[in-house]
Amino acid sequence: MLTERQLLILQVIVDDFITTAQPVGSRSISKKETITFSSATVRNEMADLEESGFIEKTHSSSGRIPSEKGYRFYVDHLLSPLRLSNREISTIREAFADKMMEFERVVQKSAGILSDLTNYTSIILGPEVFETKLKQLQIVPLNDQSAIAILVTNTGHVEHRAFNVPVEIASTDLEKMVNILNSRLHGVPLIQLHEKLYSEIGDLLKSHTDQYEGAFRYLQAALVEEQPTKLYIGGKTNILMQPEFRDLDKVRSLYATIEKESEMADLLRSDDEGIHVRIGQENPYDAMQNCSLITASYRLGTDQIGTIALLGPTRMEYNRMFSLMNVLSKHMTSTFRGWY
Amino acid sequence: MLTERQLLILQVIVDDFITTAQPVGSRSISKKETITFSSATVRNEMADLEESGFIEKTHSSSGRIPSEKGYRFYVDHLLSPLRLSNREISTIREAFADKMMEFERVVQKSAGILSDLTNYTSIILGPEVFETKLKQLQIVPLNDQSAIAILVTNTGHVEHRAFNVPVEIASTDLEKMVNILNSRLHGVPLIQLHEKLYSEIGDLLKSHTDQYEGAFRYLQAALVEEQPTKLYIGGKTNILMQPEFRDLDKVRSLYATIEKESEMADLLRSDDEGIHVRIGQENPYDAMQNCSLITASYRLGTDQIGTIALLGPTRMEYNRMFSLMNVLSKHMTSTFRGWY
DNA sequence: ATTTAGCACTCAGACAAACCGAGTGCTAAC
DNA sequence: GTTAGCACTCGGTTTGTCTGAGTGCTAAAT
Repeated sequence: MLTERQLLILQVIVDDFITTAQPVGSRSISKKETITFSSATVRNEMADLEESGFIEKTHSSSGRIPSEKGYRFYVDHLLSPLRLSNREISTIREAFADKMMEFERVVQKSAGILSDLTNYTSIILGPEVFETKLKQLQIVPLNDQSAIAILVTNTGHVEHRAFNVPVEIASTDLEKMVNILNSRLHGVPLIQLHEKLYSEIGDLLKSHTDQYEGAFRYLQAALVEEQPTKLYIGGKTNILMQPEFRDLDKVRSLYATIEKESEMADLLRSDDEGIHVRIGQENPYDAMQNCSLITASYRLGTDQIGTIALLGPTRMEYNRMFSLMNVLSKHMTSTFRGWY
Repeated sequence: MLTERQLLILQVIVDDFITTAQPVGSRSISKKETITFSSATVRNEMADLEESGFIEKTHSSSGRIPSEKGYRFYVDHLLSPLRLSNREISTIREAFADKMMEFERVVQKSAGILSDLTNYTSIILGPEVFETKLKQLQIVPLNDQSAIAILVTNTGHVEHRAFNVPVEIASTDLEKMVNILNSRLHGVPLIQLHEKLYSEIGDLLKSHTDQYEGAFRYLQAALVEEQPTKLYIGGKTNILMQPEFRDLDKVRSLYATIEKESEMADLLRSDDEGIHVRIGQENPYDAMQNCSLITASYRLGTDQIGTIALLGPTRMEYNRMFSLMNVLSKHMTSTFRGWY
């Protein structure tokens, strides 16, 4: 439905606007060396492109900018794969060179790289905890009133929580209790911990010694910590560099939106595998109307999938971002492979 | 050297400017009910105040704004103690109501409260680790290639680090090693851990079994983690709400400054006990020329002192901030008391 | 039947002049 | 010593003009 020439023009407009952030006029298009026809012809074609909704004017005599439909078409059909620059490649390679062993560290670093390399804001969603299982539970008494419960999962995640110990409980009792718990809870998925504690173990412990009950209640409070999937945000202030966010009010409302952790998590989570883009209105939140969100998934182990995302203005360097996120998610996945 | 009347006028100017952010004119001053004399008199006095450097004009026919010297004088001599509002008091009280047992949690929450209540940016420096001692070291093997070293301090701080385990080391050996380490390192201040590991323990372990050496090296890498004093920043985006930061360039350079963790840490650390203010030029960094930094200390245990700070424009609500930080630092200190 | 040159038209942005009003300093009267 | 009055200053806003980059349309050229 679009002619060869219109495709070409659309491509030029989007490419140009992405780099300059200025409306693109017919004259500047006709001067490109890929364009062999005059500005008048371009104008005619642009009128058609506008009629079909791929581009629009900012005012009656302005050049054209891509509409959201235009961006969508560009992303779906006109994207030219881009080789990453040496700088980009080496930055990533170096970052992953030293053997990182902790999930958090890898994710933090990845978020940092991504935002530094792109000048956009990176958001990384930790993998779902579905399959995370308890590896070991430990209790370290601090003094006679308090102790720390430490919980290690099979993915190497460490969670800890201080709690009060009622004075009447001897530390040897506590130790016994931990031993029992460990034998019973080893391998239990974290999300079932709560329920397991209530049902089986509660009874079990009670039958062992009545005396444990008090301690158990305390311990329970320490263990049953809701553990929301973590969101890592990098380069939040990069938003300020984008000319489309000259308006402080927009910045503020965007910040307000991305700071709602649980909602952002839902937003990212809903995506399935591969790289996806949500352009402007395709995003559910008002504050993100002028934004695009590129998401890509990475895997930790076999089942767990997390998401890395990049938030920027709709006028984003889509092709570079695609390559970058592709490479990064692969690096992350391969770093995680063989850990779990 | 300043007359009673000049003090009064200065006070009015600062108070007014702090709330409105607009230069204050003689007419609006003379209309205040505390002012019994005419605007012409005010003008005369203001000319004197300007000559002595306490106030200044933004242009030849503008009202006056406080100079830094003016702010300094105001803070030192004119500050009227302010009762906190019920809302503020209850917010703080509620936050500290549920018994928090972990240092991080308390600090995070405090930073949140502070920035929410003030609309400025809060910066909290964790206490120095001078006296933090190793309570217990534990190792949790994840699989046959890796394990997690967990380090618990007497303050309840938990540090963990995954590391590779050479295949040739049996987990029982590892266990033995940990036992030895625990008996030797218990109570050792964290900052000496490095040195201790090198000197005594290295030899000790080696003499025990040569085989340990490899594992020891790996473990060492895991344990000797530089542990920079942590900086917690809250309400970073509040800066955007201040009219003096309409200029994005200023915001950017300020962000760049406060994001340099180690330098900010030094800046906060240098302060001794009590509440202090650094106004404008008194701050070492260019980007903070228009800012004031209020710092207050809190104590964790007896020796450890940390700092809570509030960063805002020089036009800050000093009296409210003073009260707020005072209350908060007391809450923090008393929460920590009896923990360690 | 396309393509292009030419031309009238539009509009944002830059610039200047005019105006307004909130403020000042100064002087003279109280 | 205080105050009323007045001339003056200057930032901010409004208004008007101009310019240049852009458009759409028409008619000529290919």
